[in-house]
Amino acid sequence: MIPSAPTAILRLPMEQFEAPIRRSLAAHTGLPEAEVRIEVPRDAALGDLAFPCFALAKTLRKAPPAIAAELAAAVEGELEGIDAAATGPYVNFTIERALLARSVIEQVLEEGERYGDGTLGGGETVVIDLSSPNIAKPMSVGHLRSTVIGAAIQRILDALGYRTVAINHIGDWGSQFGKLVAAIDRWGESVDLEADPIRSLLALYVRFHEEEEEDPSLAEAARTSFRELESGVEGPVRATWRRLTELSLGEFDKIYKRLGVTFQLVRGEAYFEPMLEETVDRIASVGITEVSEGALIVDLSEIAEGMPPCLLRKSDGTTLYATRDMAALFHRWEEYAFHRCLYVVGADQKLHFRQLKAVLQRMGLEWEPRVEHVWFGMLRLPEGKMSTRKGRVVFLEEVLDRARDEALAIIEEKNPDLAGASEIAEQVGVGAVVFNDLKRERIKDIEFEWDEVLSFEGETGPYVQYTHARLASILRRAEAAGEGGADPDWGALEEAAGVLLRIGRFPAVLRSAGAHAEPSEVTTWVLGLCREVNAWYTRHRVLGQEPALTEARLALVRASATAIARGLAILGLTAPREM
RNA sequence: GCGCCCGUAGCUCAGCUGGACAGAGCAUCGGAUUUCUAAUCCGAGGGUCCCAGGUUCGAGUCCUGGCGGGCGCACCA
Repeated sequence: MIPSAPTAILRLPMEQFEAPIRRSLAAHTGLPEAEVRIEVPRDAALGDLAFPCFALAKTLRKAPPAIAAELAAAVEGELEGIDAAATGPYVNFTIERALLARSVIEQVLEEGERYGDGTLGGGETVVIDLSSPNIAKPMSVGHLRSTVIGAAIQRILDALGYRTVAINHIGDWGSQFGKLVAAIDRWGESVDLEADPIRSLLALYVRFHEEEEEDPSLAEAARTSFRELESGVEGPVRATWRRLTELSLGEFDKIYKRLGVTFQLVRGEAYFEPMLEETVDRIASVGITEVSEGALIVDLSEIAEGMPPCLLRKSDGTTLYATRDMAALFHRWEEYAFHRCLYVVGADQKLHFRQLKAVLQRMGLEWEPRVEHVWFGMLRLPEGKMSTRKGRVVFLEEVLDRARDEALAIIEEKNPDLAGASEIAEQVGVGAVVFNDLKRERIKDIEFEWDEVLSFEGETGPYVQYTHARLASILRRAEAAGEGGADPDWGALEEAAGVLLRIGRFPAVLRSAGAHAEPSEVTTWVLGLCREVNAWYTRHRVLGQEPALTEARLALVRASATAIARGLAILGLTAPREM
């Protein structure tokens, strides 16, 4: 959807230049404005914006370079502050430097921390299902992905004017809780649940699976416990389950706090337990269920050839994961009537979500397309796939701690007098971990490597934060020295075009990232901006120049810092003023 | 076996709805600090864009078929 009011379009800095170019080209080519495709030249020296003439060659029956030359000549006089020149088959446009500087910087400084925000969403509700850890299991680096990607998508959509609802759908139900209760009954004394709940529970879980094979009574005890749990009776099993849940949620909250992630709703699968009957009835009432091999299923082979059926009820009558997810989804629809419902869940569950959607289709529900599985690549350890049962996991808490310690060590070496070093080390360390996870396209698989996570140089979160800190330092010193306040000489920012063009593209980047639910577009953008900023920084001195020059450069620094901070905030990182 | 996803420099990745000589970071080598934070910057080397066909004026980008890797495939979640 495109904002209808022209003023909304003009609020995007690059649109301000692209719009007249598009209009002018449309008039001279006969193309509808929407089809005039403006792109960015490969080589910045060629220009700021470009229009390829290949597509016109056929209709005009002329060679692209000839068309480009004619168009450039025709358009040249019509564009105020924009130079048009033909280079081969392209018309390249170069924005007058002073105009570019003034318009981009003024807009950023005016909008401040709302820079790039839009009204595209029009207040429509987007429900985002993210994180969704399992009770009694450690938050591993695997859960980090869903949490961090989901939270970034939420911030992107918030900025675009959607009303977002982040839901943490806690895995607090299922037969594994029978196992845990049985394990606690048997060996609970051997661990200190209160002191270190997650590690203790993991130890019990692993031990259960180790001893289960030789001791069949264990499996039986687990089944008995789960049956009691499911019965809803307020007995000792339920009490243990409640305790597990509380202990785990307490641990998870520590992590969420460090990551700066909040949820509008935290709700366990157990919440939907009383609704499972009506959920099954609701699907059955459409007449699409059948009994197969004793189980109640929805056949999905007509939706897609070879798609396995969705199981609503096992042959023993109990429900499954899919049943609970259907219940939760119906509930969400009734509660929010969402515009989109995004499930930020790993690639290993693609079939599951295709099946959920297929059931909705078979039910004839028109809102089925609003449900999207925003999947991401799997995280593997060098020694293989992570496995909770085998105890082969990397604890997220440990990753964050090590990153923080590493950041602190670097601060002590490079900036020993820094005030609040431990807080900043936390911000930088956590930032490194989060940024690393958002760096690549979300569908790519990742192999977890300590070296990479603990790297603070090059394309990393700390690099971006450091760029921001250096800019903040200039602003701090300028204020202390009483510099600035003169009339800026915008024409003096000629060599900052790369920085300005990057900053100017942010609103468009945000929109694209929102449409694709792809935080890495923001990451890539902010890294590119920092590269430009750092290159400019080493070649130009801000303070102590002619007042008009210093003022122009200060404005550029201010706008750059604002834009970088904005990008970091979207990704869930802080923008330290010192580090 | 079937389905989905991925395959770009030694490694990790960008490459915008197909468009101008394929770009970064890491690693290697060589440089830059009397001046705003060197967690930085500049330079060098390094690529049959997995392979083979096809569509197109034009393919890393689209289609088909291979090869390699990941994930999944009814009573776990």
